[in-house]
Parts: sequence; C-alpha cells; structure tokens
Amino acid sequence: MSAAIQADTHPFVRKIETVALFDLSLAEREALSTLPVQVTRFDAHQDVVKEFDRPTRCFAVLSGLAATYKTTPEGRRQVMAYHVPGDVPDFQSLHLEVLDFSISAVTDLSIGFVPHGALRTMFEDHPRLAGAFWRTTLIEGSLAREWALNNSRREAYPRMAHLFCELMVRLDAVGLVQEDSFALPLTQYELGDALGITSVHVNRVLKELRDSGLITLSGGRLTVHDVAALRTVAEFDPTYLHLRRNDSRR
Amino acid sequence: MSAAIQADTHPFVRKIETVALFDLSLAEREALSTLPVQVTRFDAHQDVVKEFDRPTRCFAVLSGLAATYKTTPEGRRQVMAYHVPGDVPDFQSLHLEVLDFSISAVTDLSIGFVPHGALRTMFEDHPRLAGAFWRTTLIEGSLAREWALNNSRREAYPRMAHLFCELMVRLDAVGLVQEDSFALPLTQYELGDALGITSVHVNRVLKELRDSGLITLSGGRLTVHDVAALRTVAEFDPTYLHLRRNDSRR
DNA sequence: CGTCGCTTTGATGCGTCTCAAGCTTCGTGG
DNA sequence: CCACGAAGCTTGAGACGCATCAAAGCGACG
Repeated sequence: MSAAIQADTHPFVRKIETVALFDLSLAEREALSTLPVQVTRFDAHQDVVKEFDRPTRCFAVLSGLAATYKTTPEGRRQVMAYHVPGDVPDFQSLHLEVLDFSISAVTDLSIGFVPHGALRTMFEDHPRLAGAFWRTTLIEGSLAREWALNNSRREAYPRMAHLFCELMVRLDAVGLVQEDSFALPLTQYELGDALGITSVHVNRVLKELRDSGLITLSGGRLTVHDVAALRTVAEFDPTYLHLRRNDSRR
Repeated sequence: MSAAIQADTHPFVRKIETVALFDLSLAEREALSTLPVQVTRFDAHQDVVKEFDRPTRCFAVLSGLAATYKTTPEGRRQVMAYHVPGDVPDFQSLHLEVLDFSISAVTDLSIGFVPHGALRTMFEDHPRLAGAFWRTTLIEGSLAREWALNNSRREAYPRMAHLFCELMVRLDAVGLVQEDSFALPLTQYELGDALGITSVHVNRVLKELRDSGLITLSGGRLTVHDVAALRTVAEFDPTYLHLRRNDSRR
C-alpha cells in the first residue's frame, strides 16, 4: 500500500481537516502543524504498541496498513479495526493510562509519533481541537460496535462482504481506491483474524464471493465487480463511519 | 434494580468523581452540580434513544438497567453494552450528529437529561472536565472491543461467564452487589441478544454453569458461588474496564 | 383457574472447525 | 537459471457447536 498522505502536510492537520465539523482557524492550523512528529518505520508483522503498554505519545499512520487486535489469554486473536493512512489509532492513550489492545503493522509501515505533552498543551490553548480529536475516538468506538454486530450477527458470507465494503469506503476517502479496486495485502489467515473464522473457511467464502461474480482478490488486490450487489449482500449502511458529506465518492 | 445514586448528588458529579484522575476543584464541582437535569421515567422495553436519532441532549442513568443495541437490517439484534446507574451512555451525541445505536430500558428506568448546550458551555469554562468525560467515552469503546472479542472468540460457556464477571465488577463499583449476588433482570431471550446466541442455547449453557456449581440465576437474581472459578472459566481480566484502584472490592 | 410469558428438554440440521493432504507461488542459493 | 524450501492457497472428510423446530412444564397474575 503506497503513501497517500502528502509529505508537506502535517498528518494531524490532514486528519482534523477530514474529521472536524468546523474550518480550522489560522492559529489552530499553526498549532497542529508545529506539533513535533517523530517518523519511524516498522516492518510488517511488528507490533507498534502492545496491550498493557503505557504510552507517552500518540501516533498517526503515514503510510501502510495497521491493525488493532486483541487476543484471549488462550491465544485466539481478533482484529478489531484496520487503520489507513491518516488515522490516529491510539489516541485513547492520552486519557487511559494502560492500553487494552495491541496495534501491529500489517504491511511495512511509516508512523508519526507525537508526545502526549505537546497534545495536552495544544488542547489547553485550542479547545475546539480537543473536540475534534474527541470526535475521532468516538468514530472508532462506532466502528468497534459495528464490527461486534457484524461478527456476531452475520454469517461468514455477508460478514466478509461487509468488511470489504467498509474498507472500500474508508480507503476511497483517502484516495486509495481506483476503479473499484484497492490494495488488500492480507493473507487468508489474517482475514480470518478479522472475521472471526478460520483461514480454511475464509478460503471457501472467498470462493463463493468470486463465483458469485462480486469480487476478485489476488496478488494482494481486491477488485469489486458489482458494488451495489456487494452492499446488498452485506446489508452495508455507511452511517456508522460518520463520514461528512462528499468524503466518499460512492 | 433499585436506585443506588443518592438523590442529593448530581449524577454527573458522581460519574466524574468515579472516573476522573484528578480531584474536582470547587468551581468544577459547582459547574457540574448546576447543570440542568430533566428527570424522566421510562418503562421497561421502551427505547430511550434510537439509531439515526439526532439528540440535542445527553442522559445519565439514575436507576435501573439500560442496554445499548444495534440490529441488522434483517432484524437480528445485538446488545453492545449494559448501563448501570451513574453511566452516561450517549455522550457521543455531543460530537457525532447521528446516533449509530439505540438504547432501551431493560427495567423501568429513571433518566436525567442534560442539554448539549449546557455541557458545551461547561467544557469551555472547565477543560479538565471535558477530558474527564472524554475518558468515559473511551472506556465505553474499550468495553465494545472486549465484547467483540468475547462474542467472536469464546464459546458460549466461557462467553456467558465473562459477561457475568463484567456485570459483577461494574455493579459492585456502584454498590449494587451484596455477597456475590446481584439483580440481573434479564430473560434468557435477552441474554441471548447480548451473547449472540439463541435463548434455547442460553438455557443449556446456564444449566451447565449451574451444574458446575458456579452460579445460580433465578428470580432475576444472579448469585456467584465461586468467583475465582468463574473468572478462570471466563479468562476474565478487568483491565479493559479501566477502573481506578479501589473502585471494586474484588 | 385459565392464560400468557418464560423456561426446559428433545430431535434434527446447518455452519463452521479440525485435521489432513496436495498444490501454487515466489524468493533464494547453488 | 534451475532446484528447492517455505509460505500461502485449495480441497476433502468428518466432528462439533449452536440453530431451528417443536412440545411440554412452570409460575405469576388477573
């Protein structure tokens, strides 16, 4: 998955511009773009942060794909969310001392770390920005609930369709979808971790979706042949993503 | 379920006192306790707010039990969280225009509504309080993720044990547990809605838990006979609840 | 004292898991 | 440039967990 965030724009400015319900003032834009960012690369399959960590900084995904996941003590793994470029997935560490999930690099990853202290200072001076970031964390909660519904109340076939619909909309919103096709660098085993099924069953369901003519997935790229039909199968309603108007072309 | 919130304390003061990581200043306490509250009663099974609503106020549960739930368009219902007295379950409406879930009264319910405007004014004057309420919404997100893990990665028997462990800890934190026993006014059908299984299967799992000597559930009251064993079965680790020290006696 | 909602139990079927084996792809070293 | 190994994909057979359908028991309340 290639970088989609312009190098000349501070990632937090980008994020807030796409999420906030107001236009940034000059002072706010200045405060955001002078936040200190430490850029770090991670290899695929590395953990960026781990459950029970006590982070002292938040981070934005600059390029690549990241995944929030939890595991039962018994070792069963569940991916809770994927993070696309521009996302700030561990903002909760600013207000909750200990992390209740891990975040790993699905692909090679470029990450921008911002110290908690700088964020707190910024929020004191610019309370509207605090509200905007609060909003981003609420949207993440909304995604978590939709995943809980999807994974416990839909069978594997519509469940997978739903995941593909969500990813398409979210990747499209950051310009990573071309002609109903986007990079999806997940193994079938990893897809199973997200959907709560085994890789064997992922394979069979994928075959069904392929045979229905809805999608093809190969070479780490998903192509949707019939967006409307896929949405119908998935019962997909994007309300829970809380996108603003025109964030998505679909 | 009887009221546990003292009538003479403003519910929002109560909530923040149990959640915030700092001691309230006099001004902050004053601001909270002068928030206008409109108390309203709901009968069991009524909806307090519905998915796609655009609320203009938040509310605190004063007494009774409430449930956040979503349904698929096909009609399958999933409870995402239970709310005990003191909780403020729809705080996200302050920052997200349209609700992505419904909240219903499980039992008869007493609710205190507070207008968004009053909250926004308070947050402008007292930014630390905004941080404290932000924290409460993050904790809800954490619960949603744990439920997603529980419902998709544990089988019905440990899954139910996990739900009981969570409810016991959270109800204990608000003083509603006596001698490892608490009110649990849910039908087996409703338990199925929370656990993602049918009421028939709830009945069989409940029987197993009873036969194991772990619990009894009758007359709307759950008694845990062996807390340690129930936790072991459930692989229960309360970290995700983000309680502060001494919030729970267990 | 009959009715209605809830609980309990049985029989059968479906969705997904588990185990197992063969196949494809691709990167690496000879 | 080919051989090989490792990782991932594909497919089959049988087992298991939970759903579904159905019916009978129980308890509370008018």
